[in-house]
Amino acid sequence: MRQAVTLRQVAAHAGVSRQTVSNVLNAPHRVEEITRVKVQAAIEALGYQPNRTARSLATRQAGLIGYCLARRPGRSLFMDPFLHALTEAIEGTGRRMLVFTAPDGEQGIATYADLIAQRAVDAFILSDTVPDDPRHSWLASRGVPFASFGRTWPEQGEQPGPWVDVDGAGACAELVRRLHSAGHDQIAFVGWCDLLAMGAGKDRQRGWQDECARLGLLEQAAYADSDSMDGAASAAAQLLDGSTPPTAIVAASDLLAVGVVGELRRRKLRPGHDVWVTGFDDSVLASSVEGGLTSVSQPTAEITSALVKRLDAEQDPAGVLLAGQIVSRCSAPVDL
Amino acid sequence: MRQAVTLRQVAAHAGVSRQTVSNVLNAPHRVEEITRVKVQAAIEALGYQPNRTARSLATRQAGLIGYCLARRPGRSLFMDPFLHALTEAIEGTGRRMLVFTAPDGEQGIATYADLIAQRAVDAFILSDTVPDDPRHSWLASRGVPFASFGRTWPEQGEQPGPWVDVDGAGACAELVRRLHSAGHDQIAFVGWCDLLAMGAGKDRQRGWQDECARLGLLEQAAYADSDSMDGAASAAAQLLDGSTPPTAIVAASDLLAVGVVGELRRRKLRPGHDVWVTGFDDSVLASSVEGGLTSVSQPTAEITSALVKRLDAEQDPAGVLLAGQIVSRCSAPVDL
DNA sequence: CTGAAAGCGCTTACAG
DNA sequence: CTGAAAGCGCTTACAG
Repeated sequence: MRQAVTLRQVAAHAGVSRQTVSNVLNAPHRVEEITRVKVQAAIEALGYQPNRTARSLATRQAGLIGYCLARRPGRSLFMDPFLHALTEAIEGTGRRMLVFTAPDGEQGIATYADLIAQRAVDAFILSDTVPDDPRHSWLASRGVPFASFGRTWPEQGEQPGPWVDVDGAGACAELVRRLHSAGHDQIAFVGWCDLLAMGAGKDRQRGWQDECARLGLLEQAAYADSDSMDGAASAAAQLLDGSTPPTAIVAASDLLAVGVVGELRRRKLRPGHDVWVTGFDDSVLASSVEGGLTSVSQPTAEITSALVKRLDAEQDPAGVLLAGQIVSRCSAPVDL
Repeated sequence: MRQAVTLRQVAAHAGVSRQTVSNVLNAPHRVEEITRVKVQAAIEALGYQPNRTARSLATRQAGLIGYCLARRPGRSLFMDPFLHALTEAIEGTGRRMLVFTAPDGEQGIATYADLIAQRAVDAFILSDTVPDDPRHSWLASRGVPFASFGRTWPEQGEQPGPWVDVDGAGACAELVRRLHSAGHDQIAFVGWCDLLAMGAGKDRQRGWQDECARLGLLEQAAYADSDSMDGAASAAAQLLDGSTPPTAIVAASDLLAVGVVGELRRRKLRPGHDVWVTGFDDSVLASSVEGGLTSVSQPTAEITSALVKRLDAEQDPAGVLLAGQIVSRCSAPVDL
């Protein structure tokens, strides 16, 4: 690896002092046009790029944002595009992403603490939140900047720190409204029964449930025993074998919806005709199933830009709820 | 964010010089037992952690490994767990992961160049390789340390730099052997026809093809027009409607395999009975479909540890091909 | 507008 | 074994 060009060499090449080069870089307004041009020429001639480490030490800013990679097999369909978009958004502000792993729950706090103590990152982006997530209160209490994708659903009081989330309840309520407008009055829900059920899963279910109640519809739900197509197929079977089989099924995720679709096909029921099905996340699965799966698209670009904005300055309000967008495909042609 | 504890404060607290504290941290053997204990006590009392930035500047090591996040909707099923495992492996060596985005192909090189010029990372892990990947030769020619997950399939000569890959050809050949042993003699292949087909996709197909040839079996293949269940379903339909319908189908990915399974169900053909189906990656989809999908598991832990090993020291051989492990489930009960 | 000085918080030879 | 010195490559007030 060749020796890097330093500021000192640029200064020598341009015939100015090092500070002047630094000024050209960081405060160009305070340096005369002619010398600025001269220095710029030297910078380009030598291909100079400031050493980030040295700059970080001087400015006391790591220039790095920390993000913890969660273990989440099923969720990766959405979280992977999210990470990509988040990284681009952070890069747009001249910083970079440091990703790390940590144990779940309280024990994971130690990793966040280390990163801060070592001054390895300036702030965190949090995701994969759980109810009363311990990270939020810990970080907030130490004054560590962060922004959360996802709520912590506090029992009482305000959620600590800024957050951005997608209104899962609102999106599911909207699905129910559209399905109802299309003539359905047996609209069931297929959700998770494990941990996933707690935060976002519960939220999505609540939207479905409240809207069913408002419209006076029967509220039938069944649960996959894990985040799997197989579990969802069983849940769907249970609903379809009941005394009031649904004509539409709102699933809490695309993976679950694909399982539901499989069960329908097995019974020679046509998705989008005999029984309508919707998913959530608009992942690769949604566009991948035959005819396509109607799903709720999370506005990735809006989410990440709102997160980055909240990292850099206090925003009002501290929390923002974005609308999911219904992408209508053949499994449930619910166009307005 | 509270003021961090510095080495200077630890030294004062322990009543020694700063260099001695540094020695306790970096060369404990050259400091007397008694002072070491004293310093350790001070470190713990103050909760001291060395500032990574300052250390990096002094040692001229960023302590960060760069990894480019590719855009790869369908592949994320495997790449997400891979990134998690890779991050853990890197952390095991006391360094951390910096992830970044870059344009595809030649244009992306500039991003790698910047990261090196800025001394933001010490080395790179490459993945999502393409034939004659420009990154490998560029990095190798500048002496930038890197390790590649995936081959570049050079037309001629050796692949630049160290690499680790999974033997897709070998795994698919093994699948064919096992299917043949189980009585199948119409074993078709469903692959991609786009970019994915070039590297790993082609490799997997070659394994299937060579083994079919060796066993004197018919070689029928069909291709999904994108990495989708839907495309795979069409490909499977084409095969099943042919004059010599296959009794087993080897798919190049789990997503494709799920599409094949869907097409079978639609025709009332039972996967694992009427037609056997195998996938690749052992992703969440494989365990998620009803009865489970027989798939090839990539040895994530071995891959990442081999990569990290090659980052730190030249290994012999520079490239290593790991075996994929066949995970047998109901879609193709090919147990030995 | 420009440059000499001090400092960011460490590590690394090198004296003592 | 321990400590004074120099240095990593920048930035940031502050003189001139």
